Amino acid sequence: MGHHSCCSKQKVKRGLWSPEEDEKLINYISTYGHGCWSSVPKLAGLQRCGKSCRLRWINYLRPDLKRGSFSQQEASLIIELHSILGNRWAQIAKHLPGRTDNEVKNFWNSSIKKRLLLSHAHDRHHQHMPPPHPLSIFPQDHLLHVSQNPNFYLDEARAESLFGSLNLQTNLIVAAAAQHDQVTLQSDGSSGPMLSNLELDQLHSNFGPLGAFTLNSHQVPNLYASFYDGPLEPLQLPSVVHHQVDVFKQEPHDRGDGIHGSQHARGTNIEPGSVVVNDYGDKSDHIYPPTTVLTMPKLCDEMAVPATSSAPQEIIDPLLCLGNGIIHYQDPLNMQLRNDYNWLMSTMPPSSSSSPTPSQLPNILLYPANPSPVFTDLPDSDQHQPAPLVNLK
DNA sequence: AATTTGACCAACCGCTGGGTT
DNA sequence: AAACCCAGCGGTTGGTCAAAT
Repeated sequence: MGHHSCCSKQKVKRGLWSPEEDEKLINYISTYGHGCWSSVPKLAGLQRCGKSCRLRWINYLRPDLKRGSFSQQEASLIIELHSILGNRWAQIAKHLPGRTDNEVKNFWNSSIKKRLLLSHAHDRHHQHMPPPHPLSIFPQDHLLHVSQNPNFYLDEARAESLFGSLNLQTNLIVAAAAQHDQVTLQSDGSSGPMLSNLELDQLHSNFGPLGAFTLNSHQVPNLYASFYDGPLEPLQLPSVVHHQVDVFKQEPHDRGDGIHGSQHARGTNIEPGSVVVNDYGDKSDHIYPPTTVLTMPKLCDEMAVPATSSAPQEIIDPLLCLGNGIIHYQDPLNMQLRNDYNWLMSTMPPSSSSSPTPSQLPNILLYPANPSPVFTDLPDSDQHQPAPLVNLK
């Protein structure tokens, strides 16, 4: 339990910071910047260790900090991000402008965690009810709201009002979530195609706990939940990155025109986050058509799209892909998505005919569509093919 | 009015990973 | 390659304050 090496040599003050100390630190950093933190206390005339100065600045004195309690929207975002990222507070805080990791962590431990425990305790008394989505404990939530009653019916009128057009309904992205995630899919026994338990398992195993996949509209009516009536305020979406790959080959596919496939696809084990789209323009060369993978970067990785002659390098934050949960594609790509979904499903073993019980179903996170779609076109010709992704992490 | 309890949160501690020597 | 330094991160602690008893 010793002090840091930077603090051991000299007498350093500990505990709460006085206003005078704050002022010294603010004056110094706003004039000179912090530079090397270990030299800050001496130069600023403070009897603190550099680490303490750094923490004080980052967590309290920084001018861009947002003070005050968390909004409902921030709380919702934290819950959503935590369900994906776990206790990676710094990663979570990056998505909350003006909030620090410490603040988010404290808020989680003091407020949200308790509500979640309460909701699970409630669930133990209602064995037949799936646990409520944590977002449901914030009734004013702007994001997807799943009520205590897990029944969620997305009818066409509702989809119309939420998504702007029925066409976009087809682009619901279901992100297979970790075991503890909250939304349960349930069969209502109605007719029509739906995702079976087995298919969902397949999705889950193929795309991993953090994967994403695009569903057709005809899969949707068997999902039950309810949406909050308020306005949706989605995050800004990044551009989608395209890759030409042949998913049936282990090796990157070379179309003979210098376009190489991505390592993100191998066989049918698409990497988590990949959205598969058939490219029917190249059927003749192969038994199976090569496939364009719109590569959604894996969570927790930063991905860079190298610069081209017409565009600068682009850094993509994968959380903005999945946290927002939806990507829109221009028609006729939607048709390709539908076709490809059918194709992918046809590669999977036949589903069980019996309806799974809710407890047998994998848990899935379902995100509403962005009402202000960001369209990203496929490259219209081969010459615009982007360079391979570079994983920064 | 005094004491206890619990919530909140600023600050600390140890660890890790990256960079430099 | 090893040692060292530093920044950053997540877990934990302890002080403060308000509500409850």
